Amino acid sequence: MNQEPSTKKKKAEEEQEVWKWWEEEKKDNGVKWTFLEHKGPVFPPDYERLPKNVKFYYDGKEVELSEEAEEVAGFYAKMLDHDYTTKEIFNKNFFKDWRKVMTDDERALITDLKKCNFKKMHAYFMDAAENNRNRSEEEKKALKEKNEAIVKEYGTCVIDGHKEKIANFRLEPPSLFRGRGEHPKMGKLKRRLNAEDIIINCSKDSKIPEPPPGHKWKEVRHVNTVTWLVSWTENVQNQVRYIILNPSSKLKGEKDWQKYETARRLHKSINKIRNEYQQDWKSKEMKVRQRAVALYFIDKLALRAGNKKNEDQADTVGCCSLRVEHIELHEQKDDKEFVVVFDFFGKDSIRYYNEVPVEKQVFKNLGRFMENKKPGDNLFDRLNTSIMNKHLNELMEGLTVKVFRTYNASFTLQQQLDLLTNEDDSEAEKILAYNRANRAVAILCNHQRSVPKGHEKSMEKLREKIVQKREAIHDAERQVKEAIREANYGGVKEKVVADKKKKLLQRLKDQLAKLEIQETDRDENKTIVLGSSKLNYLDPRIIVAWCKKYDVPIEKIYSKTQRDKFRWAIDMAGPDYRFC
DNA sequence: TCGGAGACTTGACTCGAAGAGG
DNA sequence: CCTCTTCGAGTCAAGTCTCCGA
Repeated sequence: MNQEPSTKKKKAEEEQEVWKWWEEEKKDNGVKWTFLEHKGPVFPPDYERLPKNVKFYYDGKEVELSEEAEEVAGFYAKMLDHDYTTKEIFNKNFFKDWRKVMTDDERALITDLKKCNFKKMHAYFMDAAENNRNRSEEEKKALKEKNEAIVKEYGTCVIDGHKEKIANFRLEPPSLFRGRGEHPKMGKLKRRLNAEDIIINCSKDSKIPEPPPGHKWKEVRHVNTVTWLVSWTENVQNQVRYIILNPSSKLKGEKDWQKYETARRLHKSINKIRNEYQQDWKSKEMKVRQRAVALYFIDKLALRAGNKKNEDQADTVGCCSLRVEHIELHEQKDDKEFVVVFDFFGKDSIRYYNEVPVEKQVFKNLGRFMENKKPGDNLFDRLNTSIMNKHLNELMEGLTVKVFRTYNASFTLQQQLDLLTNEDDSEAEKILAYNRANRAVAILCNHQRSVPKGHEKSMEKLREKIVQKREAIHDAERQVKEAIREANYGGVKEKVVADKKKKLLQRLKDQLAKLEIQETDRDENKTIVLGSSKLNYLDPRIIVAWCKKYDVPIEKIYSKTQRDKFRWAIDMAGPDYRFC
């Protein structure tokens, strides 16, 4: 019984085909596959009606809702103690969409969200969730097995003769849209999908996936120049969504590898590019100057491109879409000259705040770009991402704005690892060094998270522990002194006691040091996430090489899924690999 | 040149499971 | 062994970038 899970796990690992696609010849003629077969998507479970005793009240009176209205009401009820339901836009959008699915009678009756009482429904859902958490071991096991069966049947596909995992074979269930930041569409109903919404992509000569009984796919096509298996159009933002392959697949791995190779190519021309944009700060053409200053920010600060956005999306910006209101110029700030203060909301409405000393030339240019403009005007009014990328592609084939982010992130990691790693450190210290290097990248890329719930409380606890430890040390020190004094006068027994006390003191001191490291580490990581850069920006071969060179097991850095994703790098890179 | 569609990458958040501490 | 914290994987929203038609 004890052995079972681990042997099972091992078996699963063995079953996974180790196929060294990276040793095959590469070709890129736009064709992504020649054979593709899969089982199609897994639909979310059908809606189950609430028990009769779970009521909805309108204006104090019990109301029996139709099935559709009840389902959508349920989405709202589930979110009752969420911040979203306190937001006006969320409520407005929800109510509007909810009324759309009501029967005429319901629509006539229910005209004011404030008169709706979802409390019973809310309590029911909370209860159900609690019950789910408290499921018995047998129930959990049965559920797990059922799930594994679905994964086994739908979780993989066959592409060009190889079995590959699928990333997201389950369709998104209906829900209320949760846009990030101040999103104008938050609260809108994300519709339930039917087979009639779904486009299947697979080989002509493959076994075509079966739609659910009584249904038909919207379309079945056989396009081998794209990589998706299934697509549909999501109704809130009207965007196409896809079922795609897992990052461990050849298709994804090759793309990832390519990405880092492009970034490495950038290293060869980076000096030339930097010289050129510095020259362009003095260009007579305003467009060229703006481009040069923007590129400087992209290179130095790893800013995102900043595509144009619509009115019906959250107001966030990147480099090219910066507005006058997002920067402040200071001839002098603290003890620094020519400081630009950036303060704006970027991707996912994450705040970007940075005080950056810049070259005088850049500073003066920014002043000119801001002249006679209102706060809401574009800082780079002659520039957009398409102009920028066209220019970059002329400097180097395949160069785009995002390559700079990849390049600077991976470059920073390598440089920091060189700087922070000591040959004769312990494994734990080496891993700490890695984490520090990773953290430097995360800071560069502004990978933030909201402060975890209860962070302050857990910090408080930790500090409490530290205080206690200090007191214990104080106490122990006194005891040691005393014991030594006694030992000087006493015999062997007293000496043994004194030794024991000394050892205890040392242990306490070690524990304190550990706690203090933990304190700074946790506080530094309070708002910083390492995962995003690790997964998307750091050339895995740098890490693999570092592990091999310093004899750190790769498992200490990469989890199982990460090792699957980066198998090409683990296989490819020796201890001497250099990103640049 | 502009806008929108389509394809693909990136990113924070959530929740259950694993792991550490008492 | 139990509880509390940390971690990993999954989820789905939000970016980037290319292409195409008017």
